[in-house]
Amino acid sequence: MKRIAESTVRRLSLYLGFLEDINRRGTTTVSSEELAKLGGTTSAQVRKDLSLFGSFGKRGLGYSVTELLERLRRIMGLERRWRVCIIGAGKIGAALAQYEGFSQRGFDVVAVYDSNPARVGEALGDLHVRDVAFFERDAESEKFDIAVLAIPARGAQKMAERVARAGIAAILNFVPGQLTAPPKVAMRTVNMAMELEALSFALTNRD
Amino acid sequence: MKRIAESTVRRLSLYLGFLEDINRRGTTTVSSEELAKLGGTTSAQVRKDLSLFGSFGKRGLGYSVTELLERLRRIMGLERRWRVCIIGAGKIGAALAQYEGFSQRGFDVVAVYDSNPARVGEALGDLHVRDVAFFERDAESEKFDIAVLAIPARGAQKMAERVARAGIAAILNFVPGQLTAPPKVAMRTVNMAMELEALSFALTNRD
DNA sequence: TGGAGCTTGTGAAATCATTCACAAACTTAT
DNA sequence: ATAAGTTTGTGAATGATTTCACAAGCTCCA
Repeated sequence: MKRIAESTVRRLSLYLGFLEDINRRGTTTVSSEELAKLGGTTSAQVRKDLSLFGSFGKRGLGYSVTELLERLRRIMGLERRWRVCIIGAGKIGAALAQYEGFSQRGFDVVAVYDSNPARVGEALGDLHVRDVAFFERDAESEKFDIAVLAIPARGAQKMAERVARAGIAAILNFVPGQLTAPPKVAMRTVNMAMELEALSFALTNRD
Repeated sequence: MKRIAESTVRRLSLYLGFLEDINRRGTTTVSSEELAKLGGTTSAQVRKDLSLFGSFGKRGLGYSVTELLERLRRIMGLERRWRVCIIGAGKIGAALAQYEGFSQRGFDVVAVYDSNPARVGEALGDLHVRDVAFFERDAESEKFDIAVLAIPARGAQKMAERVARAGIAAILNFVPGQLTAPPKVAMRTVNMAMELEALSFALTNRD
């Protein structure tokens, strides 16, 4: 299959959210035009995005909501649940550990680690913070799919490499600083400072 | 000045981070090739990005770290400090309110709001959670530049419009669901579920 | 001073992403 | 059964972004 652009994946995820809403409302059919309007894009864009994976619609009618939901879930790999561990139990890590949005979307946070002895043992929702020294041992037995990195920049690269060596192929990166994804590891970065700076730029350079 | 692509702004922010590091190390000069290597891009890209704003380098030598730092700060609007309010004192909002990274980068969190009476009055670092009913009154006197929206999807669109009406022209959006930026408002969205879904996609569709 | 060696700045080319536009295929109503 | 009205799927056109490639300008050293 040909390479799918990041922007496309983003939109697929959006469409999936819309379809879930639409489905809850009981509507059974949806057109590319309706999805486009919800997502602030064009109907041609929606059709192009979907056509990369096959041809799911009916001319003259649109798409079956349940079928498209099913197809998109399969495309996105969301038919199964994913096991997530969080590394770093500071403010951000702790908030993420207790964020219900993850499990609603199919991601189960099954472990939280920290290197600070003062935090180890602390309860976060159902979980207790574990010593990161046990990370490799646990990764072996608990088969984490995704690691969320919520630690300071110092030492983060080393930790990312430990994650990769432990066989985890995906990282969600909240580290405030430069981090290079180890080879073969999919990484998505959320950098709050960068987002704020983009707003600063927009406020400064608007006409 | 011509429109600057979002991807360019992202990279400028990255370069700025690198330059701060480099400057701390005491290095006085840097080449586009070095910046490129740090940022995982090409030297031509770096030069193109910078050339959109002028010509800051010296052929044969590279860029003066302090000068480029100064120029980038000005371009990004980071010579001043920005006043940020956070709306929503749940897990995410509370974590953001206490995140030191913001003030380090020039963004001062000066107020936190919530609509839940149980949370109003609660201390978060130096701040106390205020009732969102007072938001418009405060916005008038406290001149917020940026609003961070960390509330549930339900009611978020209304809140975004209140923000816009209060004269705030930039929103950092953590709302887990669809939100449309009001006219004339710059908005950046951080959607954790979407990032995880992108990882799910990558894990599912890797070769 | 002059030549070797770098590195910038930038048109031109290549690549990548979005939008257009329309035939084909379906639905619905009569 | 037919006609009118929709909506898909997709090549082709357009637009945007990245990469190439190289002249021009600077440093450094002899």
